[in-house]
Amino acid sequence: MKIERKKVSMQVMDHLKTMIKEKKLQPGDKMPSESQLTEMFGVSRTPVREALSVLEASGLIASKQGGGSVIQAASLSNVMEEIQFDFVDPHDILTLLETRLIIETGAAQLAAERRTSGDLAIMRKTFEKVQESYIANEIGHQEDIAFHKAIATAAHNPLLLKTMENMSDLYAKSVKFSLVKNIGQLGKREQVLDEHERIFMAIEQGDAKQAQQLMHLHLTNAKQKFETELKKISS
Amino acid sequence: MKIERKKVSMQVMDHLKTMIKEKKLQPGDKMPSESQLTEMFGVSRTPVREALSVLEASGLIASKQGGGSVIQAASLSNVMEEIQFDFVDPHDILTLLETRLIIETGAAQLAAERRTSGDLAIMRKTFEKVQESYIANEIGHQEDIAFHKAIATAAHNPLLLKTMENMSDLYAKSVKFSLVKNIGQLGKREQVLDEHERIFMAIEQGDAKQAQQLMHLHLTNAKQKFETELKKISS
DNA sequence: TATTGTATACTTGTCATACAAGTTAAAAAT
DNA sequence: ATTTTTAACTTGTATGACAAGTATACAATA
Repeated sequence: MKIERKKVSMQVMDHLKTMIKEKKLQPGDKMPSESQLTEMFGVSRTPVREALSVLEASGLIASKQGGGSVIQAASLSNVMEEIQFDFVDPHDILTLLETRLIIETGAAQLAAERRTSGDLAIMRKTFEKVQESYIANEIGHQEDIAFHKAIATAAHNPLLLKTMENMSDLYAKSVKFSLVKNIGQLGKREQVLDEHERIFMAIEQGDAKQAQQLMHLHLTNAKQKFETELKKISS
Repeated sequence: MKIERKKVSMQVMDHLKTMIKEKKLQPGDKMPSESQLTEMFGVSRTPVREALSVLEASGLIASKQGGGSVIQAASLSNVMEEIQFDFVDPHDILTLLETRLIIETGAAQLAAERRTSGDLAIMRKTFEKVQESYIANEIGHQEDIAFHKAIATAAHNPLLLKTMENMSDLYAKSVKFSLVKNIGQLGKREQVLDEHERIFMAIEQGDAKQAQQLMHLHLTNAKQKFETELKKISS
């Protein structure tokens, strides 16, 4: 067992975190100035600044030059940071698709129950974009994601939306870097288009159960397409 | 429209991020030393260190005093950063529970299909802990979460597990700081215990559909309990 | 009086230097 | 060949200085 000295900057960070947690510092309040912090912790300005940098990058405080630092209200969808990178081996993509399946199936269900007319308008628009990219014979990855995102938005659950965005974002990047670059063009694209349309209609009609089933089918198909393609390569 | 100068430290951070993304720096490699970075970016050491601090806090690099900084392998379940805080107003807890419901129903389904004998052993152990805390008339929040986590583990989908951990962790913290502190003791606790047992049995028998339904019921009940409690308070 | 400049103190952002603490690797001693 | 020592390097912290931006009280003006 090796004991390693904790960095002072990290200790300061922990202190500040707990101070915020214990509501000694509330959202909207101004943080003590850096010089005040150096005095109250008895450390130099360097680790204090590094601690503040991390807190700022986490979105917990906002520092303005000359102004000071203020505690930010951390909304639920705000505390989930974005997934940042894309080292993914092809095998992990299956895991990703599986997770997307679960999340988006739930999202479709909620969307059918809660969609507003505005939601439907956006969904319709994104769906048409997918159609256009199909006609133009383009890959249309971006458009596809936009459609799925519109559905998640219509679910009116910010946490779910954020999670879904992380997943599909990571998925898009993974596919881009993966061996299976042409997955977007696999299978009959008319079928994909048809699946989209039926999902849209189910949500429009408020049929939660069917929306859920159709989304499930849609992503199951995508997953299977990817699996067969993966086998081809590895053989 | 307000134009604001970008901090040098942030620019450095972006550069380093893209360098890693473009695979110029791969996991396991050593980062350039701080003095090298100051030279190559033409800035002082202060912003360089602040950028590195953020990257380290994000888990992307690990710095050891005297040793240097190495790029960390970002595994799929690792790129999802932990949710760090718990300023959540009671209303958001419903959102949280809803998201948990979606994710954990999926997890229960997969767990029924994939659980190993080892998974079952752990699940049984955590279930017994919940029982014990019930007998001892304790709240048993931690035990409850451990049981749910065991299920998510049995799903053998690291990404889903990580997401679920984030959610239930945030949930536990939220409840702790919320107005509704006694939610753990709401309703008939025998019922909760019974639900747990039935979920466990379904997974043990490999009945995916039933496991899914039971988990759905279980979390729906939890959500409803919370909703009624919320009404009591606000009235 | 109300508004506009202005001076001033304060705060964050960056730079430079110095040293302590820890690691690494080559050189030296055994 | 193995161990010890030394030297060079790297990160962590301290200190002082200045630039850049902000906030506020105060004076000048309409």
